[in-house]
Amino acid sequence: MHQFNASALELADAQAKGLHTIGDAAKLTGVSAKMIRHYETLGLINPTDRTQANYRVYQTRDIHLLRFIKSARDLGFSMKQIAQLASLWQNEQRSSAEVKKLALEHIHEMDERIEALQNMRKALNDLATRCHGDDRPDCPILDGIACCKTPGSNP
Amino acid sequence: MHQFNASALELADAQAKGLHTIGDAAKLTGVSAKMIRHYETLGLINPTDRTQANYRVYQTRDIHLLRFIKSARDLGFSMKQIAQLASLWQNEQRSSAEVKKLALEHIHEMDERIEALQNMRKALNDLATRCHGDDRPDCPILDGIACCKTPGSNP
DNA sequence: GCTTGACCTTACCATTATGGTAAAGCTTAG
DNA sequence: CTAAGCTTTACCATAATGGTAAGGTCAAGC
Repeated sequence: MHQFNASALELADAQAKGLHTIGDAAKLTGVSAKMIRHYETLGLINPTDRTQANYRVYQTRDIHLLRFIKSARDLGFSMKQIAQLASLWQNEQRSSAEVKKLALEHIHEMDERIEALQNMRKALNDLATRCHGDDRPDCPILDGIACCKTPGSNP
Repeated sequence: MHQFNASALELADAQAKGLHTIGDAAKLTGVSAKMIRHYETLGLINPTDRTQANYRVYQTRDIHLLRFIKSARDLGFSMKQIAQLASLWQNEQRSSAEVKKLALEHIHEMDERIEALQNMRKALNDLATRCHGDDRPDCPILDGIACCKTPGSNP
C-alpha cells in the first residue's frame, strides 16, 4: 500500500515547501477532510501527491479549486454541475456563453423548486389559518389532507 | 414463510369482499406498490392481512390512510412528520392545536428553504446578469465563484 | 527510547424517499 | 397447460454528507 516513488516527501519537507495536509486544506477552504477525499473519488479533483507515509499533500492550486467548489456548492450547484463549472474555470479556451448557460439552467431549477415550495406553503397555510388550534379535535388541516386529493374513484 | 391462519382467504374471495391487492391500492391512491411496502416497514401503516398465497390485502380504511399519506407528502411533510399527522388523524382525542403546531413548524421549515433558495438565486443571478455570455473566456460568474468566498487567509 | 495525543489512512454504515432489478411464486385467461 | 401479468422478498442505486472503527504516522514531552 505504501508507495515509495522518487518524489514522495516526508511530511515535514512537504510543509516546509508550503504544501498542506488534508486537515490544513479543510481549514483553509471550509470543505471537510471527508468531503475532500470524496471529491477525489468522484474525480472532481485529481489525486494529489502523497508523502512517504501516504499522506495527501495539497498545493495552492488545489486549495483554490476546493474554494471554487465550496462556493459553487454554496450557490446550490450539484456536483455534476460543479464538475462542468470547474472544467470551464480551468479551461482558458472556454466561452463565457457556456458558463452562463449552466448558470441560467441552475437558476431555472431553483425557480422551479422555489415555486413548488411556495405552492405547498400556500396550500398548507390556507388550511392552517382555518384551524382554530385549540383543545377540540376537529381540524381543517387534517380534513384538508384527508379529502383534498382523489387520485382514483372512491370504492 | 407461507402462513396459513384461519382467516387467510384466497385472492378471489378477498376481491369479492371488496378488498384490494397492492396493485389496486397503488392505482387507487397514487402511491406506488413499492412505497406502500416501504411504508409498512417504516411502521407508518400496519401490516395488512394476507391471502393464503401471502398477498397483502387492503381494506377501505387502508386506502384512506394511503391517500392521507400521499396528500401529506404532496404538501412536503417528511415521513416522520406524516407519522405524527397520521397518528393524530386516527386519534379522536387529538387537539387541533397539536395538528396546527406541526403544520406551522412545517411552514416555517419551508419558509427557511425558500429563503435559502432565493438568496442563492439572487447571488447567482447577479453574477449572471454581469456575464456577457459570448465567445470570449472572461466570465464574471466564474470570477465570482472563485473569489467571493475567503474561508481562510490566502496562503 | 517510549508514550501520548493529534493527525492521517481506508473501509464500512447511515441518512431520505424513491426507483430498479432479479428470482421466485401465484392467478387467470386462453 | 401455458403465457401474461400479477405478487413476494432481497438486494442495489441515487446525492451529499456525517459517523465510526481499526490501524498507521508524526511531534512533543518524559
